[in-house]
Amino acid sequence: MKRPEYANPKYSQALEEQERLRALLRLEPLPEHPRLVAGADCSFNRFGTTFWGGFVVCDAQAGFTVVDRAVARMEVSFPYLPGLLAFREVPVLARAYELLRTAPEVTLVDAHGTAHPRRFGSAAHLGVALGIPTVGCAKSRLCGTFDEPAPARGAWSPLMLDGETLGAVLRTRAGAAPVFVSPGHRCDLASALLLALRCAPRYRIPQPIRLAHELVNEARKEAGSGEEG
DNA sequence: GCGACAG
DNA sequence: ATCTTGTCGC
Repeated sequence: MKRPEYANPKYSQALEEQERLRALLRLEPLPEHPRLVAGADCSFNRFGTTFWGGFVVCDAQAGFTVVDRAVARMEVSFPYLPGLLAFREVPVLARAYELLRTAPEVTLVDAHGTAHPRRFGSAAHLGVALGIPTVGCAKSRLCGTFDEPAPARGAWSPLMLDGETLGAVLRTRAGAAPVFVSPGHRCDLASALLLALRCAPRYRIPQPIRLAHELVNEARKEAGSGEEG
């Protein structure tokens, strides 16, 4: 999967575009104490034909109170292919981002950043496409190997692939499964870990992502109740 | 050849 | 991602 071959030229072209965008990726420390932190996520209808992308900007220094939010809807135009998730989700997320009135300082994305076979997961892709700092925080592994982190909150272990540290497996909550954290754009691993942990004081999933998740699910449900099926 | 495989 | 109720455990 590191360099998959596709019969469909659409997918080979996606690989090329991924490579071009990856050249623009910048790994550097995040601003020290971001206040405006956003979460980004998507939700699909039951047929997998339409989906919603949303951003929620919240105040990380005031209990994650919501400052701004935006949702966009789109018809699905790319299938789910492991390693090419960005081509499915970035377009609708970019449209939602344009609708925001408040620019977040950093965005947590429900996907991987550099923890990707070609070091350019959806969170990194979104960051480069929009020119904004992003952090990848996924619920499960795409690639790489790791040791189970210690049971205490805050414990983490590196996610390794080909002798490289792609990200970290972080315990955000004692007794719960760890999350997979990796840098997106204009971010490094230390910054990503610190932000993800700070944004998840109580639940496994960082609060900004939880808020984005509920936003897009609500958008889908109110649209779904008005459609046949 | 056989699994694995973000959302 | 989505289809779905109750249920077990800290």
